[in-house]
Amino acid sequence: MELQEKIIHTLQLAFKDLFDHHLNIEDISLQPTRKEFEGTFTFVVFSFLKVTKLNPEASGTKLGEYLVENCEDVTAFNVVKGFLNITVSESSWMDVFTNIYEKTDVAKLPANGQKVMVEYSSPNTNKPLHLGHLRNNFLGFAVSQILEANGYEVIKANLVNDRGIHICKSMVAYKHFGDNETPESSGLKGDHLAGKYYVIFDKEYKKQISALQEQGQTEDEAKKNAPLIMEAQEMLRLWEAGEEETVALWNKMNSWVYEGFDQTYKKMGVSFDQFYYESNTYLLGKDIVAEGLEKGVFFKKDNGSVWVDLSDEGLDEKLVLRADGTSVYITQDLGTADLKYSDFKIDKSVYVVGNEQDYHFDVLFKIMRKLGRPYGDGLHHLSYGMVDLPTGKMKSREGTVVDADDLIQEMINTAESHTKELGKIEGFNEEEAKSLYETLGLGALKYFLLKVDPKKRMLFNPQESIEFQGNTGPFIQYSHARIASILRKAEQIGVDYSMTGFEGLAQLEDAERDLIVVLHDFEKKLKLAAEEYSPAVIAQYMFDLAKEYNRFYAELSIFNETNTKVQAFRIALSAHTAKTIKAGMKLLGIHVPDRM
RNA sequence: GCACUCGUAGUUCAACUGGAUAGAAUAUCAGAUUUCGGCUCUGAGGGUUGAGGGUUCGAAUCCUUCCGAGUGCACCA
Repeated sequence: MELQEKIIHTLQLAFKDLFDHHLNIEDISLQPTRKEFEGTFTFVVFSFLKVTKLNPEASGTKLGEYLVENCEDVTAFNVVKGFLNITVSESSWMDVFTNIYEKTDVAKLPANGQKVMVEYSSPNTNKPLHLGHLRNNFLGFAVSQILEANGYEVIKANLVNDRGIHICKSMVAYKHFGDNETPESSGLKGDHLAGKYYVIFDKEYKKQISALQEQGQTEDEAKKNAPLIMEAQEMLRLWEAGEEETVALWNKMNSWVYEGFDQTYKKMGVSFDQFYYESNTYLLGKDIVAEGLEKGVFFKKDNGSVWVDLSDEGLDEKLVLRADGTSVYITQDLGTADLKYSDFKIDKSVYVVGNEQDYHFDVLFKIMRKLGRPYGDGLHHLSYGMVDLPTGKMKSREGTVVDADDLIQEMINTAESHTKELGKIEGFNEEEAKSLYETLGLGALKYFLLKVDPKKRMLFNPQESIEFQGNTGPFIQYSHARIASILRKAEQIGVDYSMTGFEGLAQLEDAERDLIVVLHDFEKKLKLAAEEYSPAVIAQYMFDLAKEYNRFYAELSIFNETNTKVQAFRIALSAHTAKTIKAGMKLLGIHVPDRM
C-alpha cells in the first residue's frame, strides 16, 4: 500500500510542478496494468486533459518523465493512448516484500475504536436449517471475521424467532400426534423432530381444508375454520397469557430445537456472542412509537392506527402500530434496534437477512434516521440473494429443500471418498483422517457459497460444489498443504529463510515479482471486503493467490536452486503465501490443513 | 398495477466502481513433468455483455424504451 501511496503522492506533485494545478489525493487512483502491457500500475490521464491542456500521449509522457525523475521506485514508463503504464524497480518490490514479510499477523489492521454488531442466522424454531440458512450463516460469520480484521470490535448476534403462530403449529401437531416422542426415543435430532411435526401439521391441516370444502365451504372459509388452525391460534393466545401447560410444551420443544441447532452451528463452525429471543423482544418498540408521535415522525389515523409517511424519501406510508394498539413486525424491530444499542453502544449494526426483506429494512433504517438515532447512519442490511437448485426453487412444503445437516454430511462423505481414492494420507490416525474430511468437505461447501457476490442470486449445483479442482476451496487448501510440505523439508535440511537469509538479493524472476504483487494486494482486498461487506472479495483473491503460487511453483525450482540466498528467498515467499492463505481462509471460516 | 433487484462464453462466476483487445473456472481439444506433492502447470477454440436508442475521448457499468427472470407491495412474521 505504501508503494502506491508514494507514486500517487509524486503524481500530485507532478500536477503542481508541471501544470500548476492542485489535485486531491483521493482523485488520483492507480489501477493494475493489464497483462499484455509493460508495467505494474497504470494511471489513466484522460480525465485530466483539461488540466494538462495537452493531448493524452504528451500528458502521459510528461507525467511519466516526472515520475522517473522524482520517484525512486519508478524506473520506467510507457504511454499507450491515454494510459500511463508505470514500471516499479526490483529493489522496491524487494522492499515491499520484506515489509509484509515482517508482519506477524497479516490479516489484522489496527483497531479503529468502532463497535459493530452483526446479526445473522436468526432461525425459526419450528424447523431445521436448510441450504439458504447455510449461506446466511457462512456470510454472517465471514463478514464478522472480516470486520474484526479491519479493526472493529465485533459482536455476533443471533435473534431467534422462537414465538408466533408457526411455532404453535408444531406444538399443536405434537400434542395430537406426538405420542410423547422425544429426540432420545425417536433417534431424531431435536430440530428435525420439531420440523417433523411442522410438516405433519401442514398435512393434516390440508386434509381438514379439503374436508370442509367438500361440505360446501369456500377455500378461504375452510382455511379459517379448520379446527387445527383455530387450535393453533388459541394456543398462541394461551402462550401470550402465560398459560402453564402451553409454556411448558413450548419450552420443551424449543430446548430440543436448540440442542439440534447447537450441533449444527458447531459443525458449521459459526458462533455467537449474544442471543436475542423474540419471545423477549416482541413487545418492544411501543415506546418508540410514542416517541415518534411526539417528535412528529409518525402520525395517527382516525381509527387510531399509527403510521409513518416516507413519501418524501421515495417510499410509501407504512403502518407501525395497529388500531388496537398491538405491534406489527416492524414495531419490534424498532425496539430491538434500540435494545442492541443500549446493550452495547454500537456504532454500526449489520443485518444479514435475505433480499426479500429489502423494503422492510429500507423502511426501518429510514425511520431510525428520522428519529435521530446515533447509530442511524451505521445501519446496514447485508442483503443476499436466494440459493437456487438446478431443479428450481426450494419450497419447504413441496419437500424440495436441501437440509443443512444432510448436505454437510454429504460433503464430508465425498471428501472422504475423494481423499481415499488418492491415497495420500498414510500416517493419519482415524481421528486425524476424520477431521481432515470435515475440513475438506466444509471447506468446499463454504467456499462455494461465499465466492459469489452476496447480493447476487446464485445457483447451487451439488455436483460442482464437491469438485476439488478449479475455483474451489479444496484447490486452495491443497496449495497450502503443498507449501507446508515444502516448509517441512526446508526445516529438515536447515534452510534459514528468515529475513537475514536473503538480504541483499537484487534480481527477481518474473514469477517471483508477480507473486509479490499479488501478496501485496491482500491488504487492499481486506479493506475492500469490509467496505462492501463481501467475503467474495477475499474468496476471489484467495483463488488468484493460489493460482499465482502454483505458477511460481511450476516455473521455478526451490531445492534444486544452488544460490542459497535465492533458495531462502523462494522459501520465504512460499512461507508468506501460506501465511496469507491461512489468514485469508480463516476470515472465511475455512481451515487449511498442513497435509491432505 | 406500482416499486426494487437481476440478465455477461455451453455452464458457474469475475471485471478494482466509467478505462485499453470483457477475464477466470468448468467442459472440449492439444501439450508439459525421470518433481520441492499430478487435487499441478502451459496453450487453443468458445462473446453483438438480453435488444434498441442516448450521454462521452471511452459504456457490461450511467440515462431511456422494450423483452425476459425474480422479489416485495397485509392492521402476517
